[in-house]
Amino acid sequence: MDRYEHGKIEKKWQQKWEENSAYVTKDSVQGQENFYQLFEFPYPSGNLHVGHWYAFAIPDIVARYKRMQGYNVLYPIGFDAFGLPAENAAIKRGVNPREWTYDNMDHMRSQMRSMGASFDWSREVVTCDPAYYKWTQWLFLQLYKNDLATHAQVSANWCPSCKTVLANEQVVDSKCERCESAVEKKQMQQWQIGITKYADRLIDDLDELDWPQEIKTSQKNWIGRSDGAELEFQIADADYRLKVFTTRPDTLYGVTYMVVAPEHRIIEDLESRISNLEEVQAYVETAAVKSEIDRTNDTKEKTGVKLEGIAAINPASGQEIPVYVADYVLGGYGTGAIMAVPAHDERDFAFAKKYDLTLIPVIDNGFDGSEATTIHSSIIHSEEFDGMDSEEAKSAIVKKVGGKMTKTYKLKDWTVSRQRYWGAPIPIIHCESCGPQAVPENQLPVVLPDVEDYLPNDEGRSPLSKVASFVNVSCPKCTEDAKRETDTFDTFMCSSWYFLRYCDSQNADAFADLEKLSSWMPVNHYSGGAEHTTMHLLYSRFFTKALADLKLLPDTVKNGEPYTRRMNRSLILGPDGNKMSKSKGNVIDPDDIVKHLGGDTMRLYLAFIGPYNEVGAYPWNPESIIGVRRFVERVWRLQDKVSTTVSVDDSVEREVHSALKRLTESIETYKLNTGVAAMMQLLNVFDKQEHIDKDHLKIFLSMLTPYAPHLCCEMWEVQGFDGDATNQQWPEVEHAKLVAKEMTLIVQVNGKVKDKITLPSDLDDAALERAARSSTKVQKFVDGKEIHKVIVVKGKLVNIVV
RNA sequence: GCCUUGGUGGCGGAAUUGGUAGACGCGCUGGACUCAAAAUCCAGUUGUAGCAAUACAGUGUGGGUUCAAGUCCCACCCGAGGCACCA
Repeated sequence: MDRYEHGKIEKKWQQKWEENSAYVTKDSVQGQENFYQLFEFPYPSGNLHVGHWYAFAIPDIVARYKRMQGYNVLYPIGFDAFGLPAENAAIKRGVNPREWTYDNMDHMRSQMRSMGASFDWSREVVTCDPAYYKWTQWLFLQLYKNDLATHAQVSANWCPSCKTVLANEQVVDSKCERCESAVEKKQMQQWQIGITKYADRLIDDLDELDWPQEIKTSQKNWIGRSDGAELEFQIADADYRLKVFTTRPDTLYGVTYMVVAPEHRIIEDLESRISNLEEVQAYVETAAVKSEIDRTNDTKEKTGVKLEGIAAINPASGQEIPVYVADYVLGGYGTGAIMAVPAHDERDFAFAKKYDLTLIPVIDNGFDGSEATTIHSSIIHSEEFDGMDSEEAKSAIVKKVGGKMTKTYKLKDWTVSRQRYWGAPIPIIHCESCGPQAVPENQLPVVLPDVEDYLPNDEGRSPLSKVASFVNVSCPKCTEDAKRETDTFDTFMCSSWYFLRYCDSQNADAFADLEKLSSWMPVNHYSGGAEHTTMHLLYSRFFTKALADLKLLPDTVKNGEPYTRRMNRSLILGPDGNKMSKSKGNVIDPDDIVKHLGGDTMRLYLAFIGPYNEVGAYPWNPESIIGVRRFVERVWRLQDKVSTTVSVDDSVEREVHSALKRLTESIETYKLNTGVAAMMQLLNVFDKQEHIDKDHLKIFLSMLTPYAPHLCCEMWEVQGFDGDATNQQWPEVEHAKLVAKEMTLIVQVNGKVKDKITLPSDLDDAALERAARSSTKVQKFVDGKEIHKVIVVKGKLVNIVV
């Protein structure tokens, strides 16, 4: 057999697949079930890196496997093409962001070809294409018309360096996720999506999903629901009530003071009554200047100022208590005010200690005697509630003071406007007399105009505000002069529905046809990066729920959940165990690997590197991939041993089917590494034989095809098998062939292995026991001792207990 | 601090869900081929003791359940990820 020339062979088959449009997917095929395999579409950064390969190649193996199993598989590709890097390149190097983006996509497409991925390019989606963002705009307007999008004055996260607003999810440790400048709070008019209206359903519907626990938990924590009550405290001698949220209304009698956040409006509302107003205002100012970092990073030393001249009345006890302003209470959570229970809350305790405030213990923790593990908490110092179980007391006390049980969330509404150029324009027209107006649907898309200057201005208005021809329009309602919204959408808006567009990417009349959506949605398998757990993954879940409620999605999308099964993939690290980065010089270039070892080797190596369905980090091992290449070459050389006249050995037959069984299971569970191992093991079996049966080679090639499609197609052709390797039925496990005539009996004494005996596999328990007892090795341990018990596990082992 | 995950050879990782711990690969050791090297092939490779057969120990630590525990239960230690002055 000639040397295996991956370069030639891989190019040949890639060309063939392209010429035959081999992976163009029909919406339905008679007798086949549809299967939707999705991964997060890439940002066109310019170069395919190892992470992209890992993201696309492994799902491709699954897609190819599912096709061979008889499914009609949709495995689409596209580009998440709006976003900051294009714009930064424009500002830095004066290039046109559109050209930059389209050049990058061209380059990446040609790189992707080298993966041998079975993408359906005819459904490609590019979010910066007006034919796509027309529908992003249209979908936004549906949300707007249904009160799920609002233009509101909000305290926005402002990045002074990017000069734009960020969503909460894009602020990491109070820094801009992208440029790491300290994020400031700024009061601004922003477009917001009402994701909080879906908070409960976004939590509750998780239960039904076949998702890893860590993703569900992350989303739950992020949404941060807590159950509690809203209570009102009367301010003494004033017609004013201070509302608080608490999860522990049972501790109401222990409330000895109250705290409001620095931004709480009571300070303004009762200004005239606060006798130390100057001191209070000074405190409020310092708190506002303090960045989020200072506020959370200091040694948690609490500060605050008493509002002199103001007292609140504890609604349960009638006691007058002081009110403080302190920045340990957050303006944006709950009601921005708390009732402080220093006896039972660590933070309140620290504050009370510092300012010498009273403690009243109201909870008595004790064991109730019946079960040692159950702590029984009862109420004390609480008048008629004394002795009551604290859980019961919650609702009873809320009822007494006329409060109401309620829930509160950490999740905030999603700010989607960005003061940047390279994004989809927000399809709104501002009219002085009519207010914000939706751009009429027949005028969509609102096309992003070309500009000369990509810099936002210093007040944080988008570069579009400088384009008079874009800005000045007439109001769609009153036809008077009006101005276009000049902010653009956050890219997460564009990526919240791309998987719907794949179902019908060329549709000019709708974002997607309902019928076509129903043939593909929901997505069967969705894989992506863990960093999107509380961003894209949450936004897109919200999006489909909202669209489902607006009757824009078919019934197949149950609960409005877009993804049946989701997994977060691991990270591939550099050979030194660090994250790949140019500065560390540990970057593996996939183009190099393809050139020297081949795309098939790369695919197999990535499959072999570890399980795909667990979040972890795998260092790239340059020696290990050589081992995989060795495997590929050995497979190729297998052809020297092929014979049609071998007498088929039972044990070889068994190995074939047991490998097939393991391989099949490994793909279903995304533990593709064990599948590769099964094939390597089978190859070892083949290699020990003088000749191998041609039918066995055929099964082996079918098994390997999803992993190494080029190699297998070539060998399939060379061997003269019918058709194309990629179009074959997945071979069936013949269970009869898995049954061995002989078995290895494990013989244990007191649970420790002492002997292994080869026996016919059809012996009954008594015969197995006899065989075990007669083993000389066993007798050594048993002699002279009384046998208490013998355990026989059929077909496996005998354990003799002495 | 809370939540979620993990912890197995020199390394990446297997283990049919309670039944042979370390599959497969890398690396390493020895051998064959070669003038030599590379490539390839063969054998070995958890530790300790032994020339060996073999024996004992062994899945983060300590207990427990069981004929039998990497796997189940309890307590603790360490790593990774998420949340974090969230009332």
